Order: sequence, then structure tokens, then C-alpha cells
Amino acid sequence: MKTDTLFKRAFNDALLLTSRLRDGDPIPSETTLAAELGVSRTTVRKILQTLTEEGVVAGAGRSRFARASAGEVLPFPEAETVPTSVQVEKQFMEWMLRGDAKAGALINELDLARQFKVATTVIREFLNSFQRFGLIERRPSGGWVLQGFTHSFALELFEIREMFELRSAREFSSLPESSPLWHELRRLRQEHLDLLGEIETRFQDFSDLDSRFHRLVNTAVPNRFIDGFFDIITLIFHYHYQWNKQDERERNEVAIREHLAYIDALLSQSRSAVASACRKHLASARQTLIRSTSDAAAG
Amino acid sequence: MKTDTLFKRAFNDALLLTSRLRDGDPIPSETTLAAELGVSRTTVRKILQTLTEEGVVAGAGRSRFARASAGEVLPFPEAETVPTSVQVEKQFMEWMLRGDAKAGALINELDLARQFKVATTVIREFLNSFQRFGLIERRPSGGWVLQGFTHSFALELFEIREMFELRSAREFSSLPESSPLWHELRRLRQEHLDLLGEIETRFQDFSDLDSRFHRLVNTAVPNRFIDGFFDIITLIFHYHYQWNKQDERERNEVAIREHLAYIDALLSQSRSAVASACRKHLASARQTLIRSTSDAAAG
DNA sequence: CCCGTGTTTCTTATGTACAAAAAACTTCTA
DNA sequence: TAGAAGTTTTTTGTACATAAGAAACACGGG
Repeated sequence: MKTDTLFKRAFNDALLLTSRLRDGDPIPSETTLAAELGVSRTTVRKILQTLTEEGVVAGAGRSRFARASAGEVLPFPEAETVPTSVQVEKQFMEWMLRGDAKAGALINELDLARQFKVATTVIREFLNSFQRFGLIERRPSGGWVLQGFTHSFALELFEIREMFELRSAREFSSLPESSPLWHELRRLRQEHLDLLGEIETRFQDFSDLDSRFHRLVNTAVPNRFIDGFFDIITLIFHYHYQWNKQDERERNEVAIREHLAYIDALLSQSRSAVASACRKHLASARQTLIRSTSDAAAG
Repeated sequence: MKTDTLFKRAFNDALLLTSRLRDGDPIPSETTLAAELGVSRTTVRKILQTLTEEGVVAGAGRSRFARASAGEVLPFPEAETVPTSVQVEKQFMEWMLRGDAKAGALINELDLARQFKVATTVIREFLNSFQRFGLIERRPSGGWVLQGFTHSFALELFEIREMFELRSAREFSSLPESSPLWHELRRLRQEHLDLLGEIETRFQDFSDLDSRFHRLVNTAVPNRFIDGFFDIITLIFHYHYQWNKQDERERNEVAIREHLAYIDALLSQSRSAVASACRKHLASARQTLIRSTSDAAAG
């Protein structure tokens, strides 16, 4: 049976919306709610029905209104609102990065299904779509081999990353003055400065800023294959930030300063300055990543 | 139920093997046969059983021998020996390239399943693994959108291809004298010359040679992401060669000459010569591909 | 005790069933 | 009659069953 995490997430969101209403306020139309919650009308109707049963919403059809008098309605637990695919990805990354499995090991679908408490179908589908990240590989005879987050994986990843980023940075710096991306870039620069000012307390916000900055650079001249590759980078860094807490504040501070130099180079539109700032930043990012790699030798 | 295309393919191969034996010759051991046919012993035993029933093999256990006296045994039809995944890919590419579906169109799993005469599960799995080729895209709300083999697809593909190929060519040309790849390259050069000599009759053999040459260049310094991207190139060209027969002989002849110039540049180990020969070849390959693109405007 | 076959167990590929969610269609009312 | 709710139809996501095929285990003869 299909899970109803979508319904539960939307229900929780709807609870928040209604809690802002006062007793007797009219409820927006189903179509409006659907747009606001980002789901179909079918799901909205299910939510309205449940809210009515709970007494938070009264009336029916075209005349529905909020009932503040009703007792507090408990939202669904956070965990039940996460799509299965996201849960599985998370569990798989933990399983791999925790080192429960070594590079070269065979992946057992049934085993994983039991461990992650999902049907084998879900694991199968996950592995299929996860293949593109290069961390697992299909065997000709069927089944999967774990390639793992190894030293060579990181090196190969960064070789491509450098090619792509240099290309995008070059394109970006030759954008016409009129491009709205310049404004975006200046805004991001300010965000970097702000974060640097509060680095002691907000250093964990860097992960998101990092991703947004590199994404912006890549939008100068879009290419679907570069975008796809960027998804890999994003995935790796997302989990890397979660798992490697060592020297986090220092690392992020250094990275912010490198970003600022990189941004200033872009703004200067000097090709050589852009290339060198970009290379410098990527080199230190690579170093950080490689240190958390699973190989024995670290050089 | 799992299909038995594997068994049928292996059975046909085994028929060929036994047809070379004379009456009374001993049959190799199950393990040996398994290795030769590239399947497990389980499948070999099934084959031996069938062959025995058909009278081509007599005896049992350790003493089995060929029986030439038996009438001709019919192999399974070619079509039944093709793995489902391959069949589906082929049908999907036809469906797309024939123009049965336009870019931006939604993909209906059930529809395709009926059309291709397979279960929805198979389509679903196919779409998932096919995503990496960039010709389809998953919608956030579920379902798939056809991106299609468009003008911009070809342009973006070649932008990356050029980056990767230039990088690999550069690495290749700086390989040490001792590398065995130089020998491989000289052998491929000879194959090109041979093909050029018989171009009138053998021009269709170029597709395979093309793929092998570019693959060789890429093996200089392997990178899993470049390898993955190369799979996309291979897929596209594989079908492109099958569908675009216009000027095929002329196109291939030109390409062979470009390859030869490219190979000679590599052998000369001159960076600038390599870069220019490589660029020149890719430019004409791009032209060819773009002409068979599905967009209205062709420039 | 090694190589080979016989036997059993495990794993994966594929078909079918069914609920969630989306989308399309219909009806109603201000 | 436009927009809203009611209803029906499609489509997708997940579970489960079963046969094909791989792998592991067991045993026997030289």
C-alpha cells in the first residue's frame, strides 16, 4: 500500500495555517488550499475531513469556518511526514558512511529491506536511481556492488568538479552587465559577510550558503549534465557536513573567506583572477573531503 | 515470473558447442560449461537436461557424451534470447526517436507497459535507470516528463563531450613510452586504414570502431564520471547510427579521416596538434548529430 | 583430499493487487 | 457563468507472491 506521508505532511502544514485563524474565520477554498499546501485537491479534501472530525473546522461544502474553541490537535509525528525515498536515502548513506559495509561488498536487497523496514521494491528502486551517484555499481549478473566513498571516488569527483566549475565561472564572469545574476551575486556576497560576522554562533548555516553559491555560478549558462553532476556534489556535501564535525567552525570560516575572494574575482571579471580564486577554493574543499574518506592510506 | 532469456541464449550457445563434437565425444564438466557459457551451474544443468531430452546428449552424471545421430535440434528464436531490459530500451528509443512523443509530454507508465507488452514494474525500473541519460526527467509530484532528443540536448551533450575528450586526449598524449596503450592505438590506427580501404562495402563497421577508439582515449586516466558520461554518448550514437542512414558512407569516410588525423596527433604527442585535431573531429560529429535532432529550427 | 555431481538455500526479476494521490469530469450556486 | 464543491477515472507507489538463476553446501569416487 502506498504510504500517506504526503497527507500527513500537508495535514501538519494545514494545522499551522488554521491555528492562525480566529474563531469563525472562513476557510479558503479547496483549490486555494491545494495550491498553498502544494498537493492535489483530493488530499485537501481528506485533510478538511479530518480537521472537521477533530473539530478544528466546522461546516461543510462552501461554508466552512475555523473553530478555535476546539482543544489542541496533535500534528502527526515528524518522522511520519518524510517521504519513503528520503528516509531510505538517509539510512543508506548512514549504513555506508558508518562503515557497516566495505568497498567491494555485495549489496543484499532483502537484507537492506529488513534493516530499513521497507519492502524490497523500495530498496530496488532506490538502488536504481542511486546508481548515478557512482557509489554503487550494477553487476552484469544482477545485484549490486558497493563502490563506497573512497579516496579515489573523492579524487575523481573533484577532477570533474574543477572542470565544470571553472567553465561555469568563466561563463559567469563574462555575463553582460544587464544580467540579473550580478545582483544575485552581490546579495550572496552580503550574506557571506553577515555570516562571517556571526561565525561563532551561526557557522552551521554555511552548508546551505555554500550550496546556493555554487548553484548560482552554475546557472550562468545551464547544462543538464552539469546540473546532474551538481546533484552528486550536493548529496556528498550534505552528508559530509552532517558527519564530519571536526574543526567545523574553522573550516567554514576559511571557506567563507575563499568564497568572498572568489566572488570578488567574479565581480572584477578578470579571467585569471577568477580561475585562481576558484582553483584555490576547490583545492581546499577537496582536502577537507578527502580527509573523511574511507581508505586506509591518507597520504 | 522471471523471464528465461538467459537460459535460452545459453542453450543456443550450447547447441553450437555440441554441434562441433563428434558422436560419442565426452561432454565437458558442468563447471567448465558454466564458465564457457557465462552462466551458473544451475542453468547448465537445465541445459544438459533439455539437451538430453532432445537426444543430443546421452548418459547422465559423470558420463555424458554427444549423440550426433539425433535429428537437428532447433535453437530458440533469436528474439527470445534478448534480455527484457534491452528489449525495453530499444522499444523506448524507437518510441521516442520515431517522434511518437514530443518533448515536454508526460510519460504514462501503464500505457508504455501495454504498448511494449511488459509489466509496469519493468517500465518503472527502466525509467529509473534511464533517467541518467538526461532524455527524461522525474516530476516532483511523481511521474515522468519526456525531455526528448532535442537541439539543446545535443548541444549540451557536446559541450561536456568536448571538455572530457580534450582532457582525456591531453592525458593520453602525455603517457610514458612504456604504456601498452600506445600499441593499442597503433593497432586501432591500422584498423582505420583497413576500413578506409574497403569503405564502399564495410562502411557500417565504423560505428563499432568509433566507439572503441573514443573508449581507448578515455582509458588513459580513468574517471568513473567520465566513463558514465561516455555511456550516454555510446547510447545516443548507437541509435543514431541505426536511424540516420542519410549519407552514411560519406559521413563515415570523413570521420575515419578525422580519426586518423587525431590519432597521428596523439602519436606526435604535440599538445596543440592533439587539441586541434580533437576539436575538429568533435565539431563535425556534433554537426551530424544536430542535423537529426527533433527541434523545428535547424539554424 | 581434490574434482565433480547432487541437493538445498538464497537472491533477484517480474507479475499482480490495491490504496494514495492526481487529474478529469460533473454538478451546483451566487 | 465563473468558480467552487462533488464525483469518477487515471495513474502511481508499495506490498507480496513466485519462478529463474546464483551460490552454498554435501557427498562420493578416484
